[in-house]
Formats: sequence, structure tokens, C-alpha cells
Amino acid sequence: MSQELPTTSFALLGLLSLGDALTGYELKQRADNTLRFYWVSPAMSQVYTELTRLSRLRLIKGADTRRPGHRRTPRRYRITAKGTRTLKSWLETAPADFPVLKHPVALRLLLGHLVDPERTITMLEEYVESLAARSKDLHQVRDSLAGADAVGQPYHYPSLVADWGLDYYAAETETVQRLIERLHHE
Amino acid sequence: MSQELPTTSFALLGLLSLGDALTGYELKQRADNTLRFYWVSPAMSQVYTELTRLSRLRLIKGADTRRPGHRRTPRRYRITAKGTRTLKSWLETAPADFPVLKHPVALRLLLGHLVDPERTITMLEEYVESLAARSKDLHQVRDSLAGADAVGQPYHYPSLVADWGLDYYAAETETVQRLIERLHHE
DNA sequence: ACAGCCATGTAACTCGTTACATGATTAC
DNA sequence: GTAATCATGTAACGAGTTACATGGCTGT
Repeated sequence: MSQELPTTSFALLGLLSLGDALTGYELKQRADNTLRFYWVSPAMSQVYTELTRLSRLRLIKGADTRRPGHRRTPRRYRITAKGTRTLKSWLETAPADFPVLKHPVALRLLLGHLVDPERTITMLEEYVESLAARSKDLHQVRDSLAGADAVGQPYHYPSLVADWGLDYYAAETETVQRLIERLHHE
Repeated sequence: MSQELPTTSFALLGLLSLGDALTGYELKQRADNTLRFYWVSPAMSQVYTELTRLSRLRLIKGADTRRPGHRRTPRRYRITAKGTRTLKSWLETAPADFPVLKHPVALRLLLGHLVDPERTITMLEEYVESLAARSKDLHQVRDSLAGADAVGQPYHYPSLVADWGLDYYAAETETVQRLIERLHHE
């Protein structure tokens, strides 16, 4: 009965386990505020595909809000008891794989011998800027959690993860800045 | 003429730009020692597929080492002048995207409300252990570069990237250890 | 009237994986 | 002779993307 879903399905199911009934659109927004920073925020079309699949498996249930004279059927999806059970069992049995990092900046640094050193430095400086932008985004998300982030409250764990992300961005920024210094002195 | 290849193709082409003519098998090993840490090390079959594609595009050239009485054709591939040009032009024109992190441990922490807190701590402790193992692997790779890692030498940039990776693992380890402490005191 | 956001979904496609199939070489 | 490693490739598939198509709702 454990149908071996991809991690992204469990991730979306997990977002639904945080409470509330969400539309696909809202779920995508929640993914943009959470999954984006340490997983991937699936494309809109993917969200709907997953919602259909999870529904078919009865892990979530879509409340139909159909109205007369309208063709479209906006639905709010909510996790089911079976969904919660399946999610818990996945968390308890599937091993947590080592993170996968796809780091285009590091990849380009590896190939530094092919480009003008100035360019490499510029690229790293731009990366520092985008780290700052990302960090700012995540800070906003983290702030929006304040008030419901105490132990036992709904956003406790999400806030821990957000803090982790902020630490990561800070450490990465420092490392890259040291790297820039090092390249300047070559 | 810029045929918009996936990043992984450029990554493999880049590994070939480090010098030497390699077989698919050897290229896979080089990927395991480099790309694995900040990109992905493609499957063996994918390496051969890429080699075929890059060959067809004349970005690399495979020297045929066919011998009589043998059906198999082991080839050593070497980057061509066109390959170097294409790679350089990619490095200079394509923007370096922000890194993508797929972090199953962070994802699970987000869903901490669904599992026994003890289990979450155990998971984080196991993650610290696997970070140590990874770090050890990368350290070995970095050590194997020593001697040819000075400015201007072939492994200068690869060693910078390796150092970056080691810094990352160290910082991540500290962050997770603080997180474990925090969870202990809840 | 129009912009902008809310909302849902299909089709075609690419990337990259696992499973499978095969064979050569080296060391014990 | 047999295990391990070197070596190459094909087939089937899954995950997730972009492009496309459609329509409702709200504010100005």
C-alpha cells in the first residue's frame, strides 16, 4: 500500500499537513515560501498534477466549490487521515538521503582556467549579491512566521528550517567573500 | 551554432578541458571526484550518452583504439578547439543561476510536528555523521590535488572549489549541531 | 475596458535514472 | 577459473519543465 511516491509528492503533502485547506494556487505559493529554499518549488502545472495523483490515492481530499453557471471547479484540498498516516510512515521508514547541491557558481569556478580572472571575481561578487537578495526573501518569510513559532505552535519547525537557511546563506556569503579576497591577491 | 546544451554536458566538457584524453569510464571517475560534490555525478550510461552527443557536435574527439579481433571499441576522448571555444563562450555568456539545494534533512525537519522529537534529533545526528564521511571523501580528493594546486597550475581552481566544499561541510556541521542542542532544550 | 491576479489543466518534450546486456583485462 | 575492475552501450521509464489554452474575479 506504500506506493513509493517521489519526494516532491511527500513535500507537497507535507505542506498540506501544516493545516488549512488550500487551492493548487495557494499550495504553490506556500511552496514558494518554504520548499523553494531547500528543495524545489514545483511548476504550477506540476502542482496540479500532484494534486490529482494524491487525490486519486486518497491522501488528500478536494472539497468541490462548484457554483452554477461556472465551468471551472476551484477546489480546496485538505490532507486526509490516510494521508497523514502515509506521510508519517514515510518520514519514519525512508532514509533521509544526503543533500544534492547543484551549484553553477562552483562549477564555473572549477573552470576558472578558461576565463579571465577578473570575470571570475565579478561572477563571485554577483553571487554574493544574489545571496543577499535570497537571504532577504527568506528573512521576510521567517518574519511572517513570528508569533506562531514557539514550541508546539504550528510554525515552530518551519521557523527552525528558516533559521537554518539564514545561517547557511550567511556562512556561504563569508566563504565567497574570503574566496574573492584570495583571488584578488593572486 | 550555440546549441544550448544542458549544464551537465558543459560540466563533462569542462572536465575534459582540464587536460588529458579520457575514456568514458575515467571521465565518470573524475566526475565522482569533482562534480559529485557540487553538481551531480551522472550515471555511467549518461556519461556515454553525453560523450556521443558531444562527439556528434565535434566538441570532443574520440581516438579509436580498435584492435583486431575485438568487437568493443574503447575510446579516449579529448576536447577539440571548437569544444574549448564553445565552453568558453558558454562561461562568458550564460548567466550563473542560483544554486539549487535538494535537502531531504531540512525537508524532514520542516515536518517535525509529525514525528517523535527524539527521532528528529537522531536524524540530525545521523546527518552530522554523513557530513563527516562526505568531508573525509572530499579531503582525500583535495589532498590528491596537492602539488599541482598553485596559481597557474592545472588543479588550482579545482582545489579552490574543494576548499569551498570543505568550508561548507564544516559550517553545515556546526549549524546542525547547534540545532540539535536547541532541540534538546525544548 | 483593461490590467493583474486567481485558478486550472493538457501536450510535448528533455533530462537523467535504473535495468539490462555484453565483453575485455588483471590479479589471485 | 573466477572475481573484480575496466569498459561500452541500449531500452524503458519517471520526474518535472515550458508552452499553450482557458476562464473567473477585482479594482481602477
